[in-house]
Amino acid sequence: MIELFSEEAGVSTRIPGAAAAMRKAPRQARSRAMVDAIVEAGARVLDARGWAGFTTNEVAGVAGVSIGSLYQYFPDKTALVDAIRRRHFDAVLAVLRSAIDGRAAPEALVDGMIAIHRDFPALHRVLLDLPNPYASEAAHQAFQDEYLRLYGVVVARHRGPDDADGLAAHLLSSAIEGVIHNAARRGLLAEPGLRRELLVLICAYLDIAVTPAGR
Amino acid sequence: MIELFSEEAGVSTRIPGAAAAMRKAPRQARSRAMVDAIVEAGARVLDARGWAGFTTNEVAGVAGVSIGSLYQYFPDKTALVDAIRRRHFDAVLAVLRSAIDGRAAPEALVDGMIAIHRDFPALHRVLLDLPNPYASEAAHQAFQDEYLRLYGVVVARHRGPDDADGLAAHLLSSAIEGVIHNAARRGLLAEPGLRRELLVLICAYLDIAVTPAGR
Amino acid sequence: MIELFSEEAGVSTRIPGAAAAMRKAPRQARSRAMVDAIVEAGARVLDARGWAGFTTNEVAGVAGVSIGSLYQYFPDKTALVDAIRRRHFDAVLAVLRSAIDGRAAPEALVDGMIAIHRDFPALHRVLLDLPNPYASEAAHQAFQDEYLRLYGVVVARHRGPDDADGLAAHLLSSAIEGVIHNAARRGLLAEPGLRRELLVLICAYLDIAVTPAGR
Amino acid sequence: MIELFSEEAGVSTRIPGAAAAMRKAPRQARSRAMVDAIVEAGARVLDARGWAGFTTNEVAGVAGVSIGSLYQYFPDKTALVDAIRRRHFDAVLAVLRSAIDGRAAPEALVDGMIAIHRDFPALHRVLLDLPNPYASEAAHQAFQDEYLRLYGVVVARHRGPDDADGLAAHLLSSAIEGVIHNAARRGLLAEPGLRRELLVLICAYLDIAVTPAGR
DNA sequence: AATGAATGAGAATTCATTCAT
DNA sequence: TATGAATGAATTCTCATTCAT
Repeated sequence: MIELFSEEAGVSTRIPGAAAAMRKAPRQARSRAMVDAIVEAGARVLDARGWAGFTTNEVAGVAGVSIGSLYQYFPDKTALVDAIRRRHFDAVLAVLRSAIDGRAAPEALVDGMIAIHRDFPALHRVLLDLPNPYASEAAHQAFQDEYLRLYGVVVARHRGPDDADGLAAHLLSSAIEGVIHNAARRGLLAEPGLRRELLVLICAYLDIAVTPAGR
Repeated sequence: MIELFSEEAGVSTRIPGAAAAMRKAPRQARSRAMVDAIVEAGARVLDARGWAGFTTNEVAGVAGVSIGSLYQYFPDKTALVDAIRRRHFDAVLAVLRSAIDGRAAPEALVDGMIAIHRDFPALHRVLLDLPNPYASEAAHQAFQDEYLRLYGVVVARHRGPDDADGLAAHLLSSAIEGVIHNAARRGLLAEPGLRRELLVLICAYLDIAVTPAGR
Repeated sequence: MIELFSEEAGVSTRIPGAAAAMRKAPRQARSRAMVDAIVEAGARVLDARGWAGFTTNEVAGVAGVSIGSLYQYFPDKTALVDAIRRRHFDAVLAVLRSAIDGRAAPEALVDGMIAIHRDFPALHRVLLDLPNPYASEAAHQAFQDEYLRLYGVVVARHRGPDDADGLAAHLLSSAIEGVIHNAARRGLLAEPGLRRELLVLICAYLDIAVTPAGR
Repeated sequence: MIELFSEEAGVSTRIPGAAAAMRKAPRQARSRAMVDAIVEAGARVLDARGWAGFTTNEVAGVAGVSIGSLYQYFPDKTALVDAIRRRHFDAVLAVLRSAIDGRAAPEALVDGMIAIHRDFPALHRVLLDLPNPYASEAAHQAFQDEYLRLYGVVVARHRGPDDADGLAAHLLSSAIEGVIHNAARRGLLAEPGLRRELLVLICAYLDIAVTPAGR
């Protein structure tokens, strides 16, 4: 499971204001386990039932804790959603970083994204459609910025540094998101053909910009 | 605005069972205007406030009609959502058809999609992630099938008929969806660069398959 | 059908205040037919669907008139209920009177009651359980008084005039009501055995008082 | 008050499927008291205001609990009605059983029925005429069967076993119901004369069948 | 700290009644 | 006069949140 409060997480991973949303920092191991269980249950419920089925009582039930305990650690539903989102988005950023660190970026990127979405196929989509009260803009913006910055690195490594406005990064990330999310919704994530075609798409797009004359 | 009950709509556009969801078919001009106003208001609310802010009273208020009138035409909330979705999806299919009819498919496709999503930037995303009971499965499946079939025509025209399993169509549609929806969410739909890059992506993907040896 | 506004109805039949509830006296034949149709439909709906299904729109629909026309003749739901009740209770009183006029009272009484309840088996019960806003006490009391008075005549003819407090009349009427209504509810009204046993009950009760020593 | 969840209740008293209607079984003393208060309040409201005045908010208010608490224990309005009915019908069956156990059946029967209906004079009538969806058919049928069976025992003990089709039991029960309910509605339950006359009726009917030639 | 019963504002839906056509 | 679309108060039910135990 992705650690929510890992000290070794990169600095840029920490979303500002994140910890502040927690009613109390869980110092004890038991508390930490409880928080993890709640976030895990929340992700599961959000993924399986969507926003409509995502009630605090349901999450508490799935987590196996009382509703009172849930509110011991999360001041309100918003804070819980924030934690779930943070966990998921951290995982996405981790995939991006590891893809950048490796040499064969596209393959690592695709495989990592597929892996993330296999556990909670619908979660990411749902998180992107935050109902109004749950959209803590600052945190979300921070994620978006880092997300696009990392994609920009990917683009730059293949296309060169001519994507000053970040449009190519935006396009590439959006297209990949779209493919992954739709495949997840239709249960095609495990399909080898999907992985192949997505790689084709990515390479085509990145190459074409590098050697536009070559076409 | 897309007419919901236009007589001149192509037959194949009508999703079977669609009209059945209406409590009563609006015959008078006034009734028709009221239904249109409600659907329009519903789309606006769903777009602006998301699923959580989409309450029947809010929609009625925005439409400027009483809540009773809303329920005169829509037996319940799901029927209203269905109508909104039908309207949007019909528009999407119309764009696809018109792009196929023309010779320069990609440009028409991209421009049409951008045009559709400019009015209600977030609507389509929300519509894709409806809570379970709100999806009248048959109608939705009918849309999906037609949607992929039309994309398949686009793919076949450029790549040739070697996409038997429809994977390329799936991939292309998903990627375009992802790009359009993300751009809509970030307010980049009017950006000329976005249009250009999306065309690059599409052409790259379609060409590459046509002449895979050429790479 | 029982005429609602028959001029030849006995004076004691007219419930005071009844006509006042009508918004306008239907002078034209068409109006009168419309009122009859509405009352008939109301009885049918009340009988078949009970209080919960008895809505003004439903009654208008069954009567084949517009809701506006219904309100043309009945100022509100209460007035409609009153008319239905009046019609049914008038029929009940008519049966009682005719049974008294004949010589073989019990048979005529039982047969008449069974006949009345065969058309609308549940109506009488429903009318006895008037929801609060529909209980126009004065009219109801007038019916009750006449009803018990007539039963008192039946009792007196067999038992003699020693039922000064009307208790025997009350008992006899209540018992018959109970039997008829329960049989109606269970679909046993046509059962010959039921008629026979009810006669046995009535005769036993009336005879026993006349000649208590004879047993 | 009749205990709703008493452990010592006879097994045959429990209508199968009855407890299943409860959202959660009240384990704590406080919960049990709350459920009792709600059912009690429901009976009071149904009795006093009839079906039309029986709103869940009204019941909650009379019970002195919040509407949320009501729904914590009763999944919907029908479940509450079922509980009220069960309570009343259990009391009726208990009276019948105790009357059968004693030797002087008619007196015990009449006194028991009068006692039951004195608290909520109009309740039983209303319960018999519930709108369609509110009758959990199986449970209601089970009550009816047992009810008629016990009346059949009473009949058999006095008239002999010649009521194979149960018509006499049906008639006797219906007549008694009618008398009791009408008396309750008119506030005559406490009247000694009523008790006397009802006994006369019952004895007359039962005796007459035993010695039909004696008349 | 943990529990889960209790709360009540808010959302969906109905239906008696009005009134413009 | 007849129509039926429009209205909105009233009703059922949910779920985020609190607090007594």
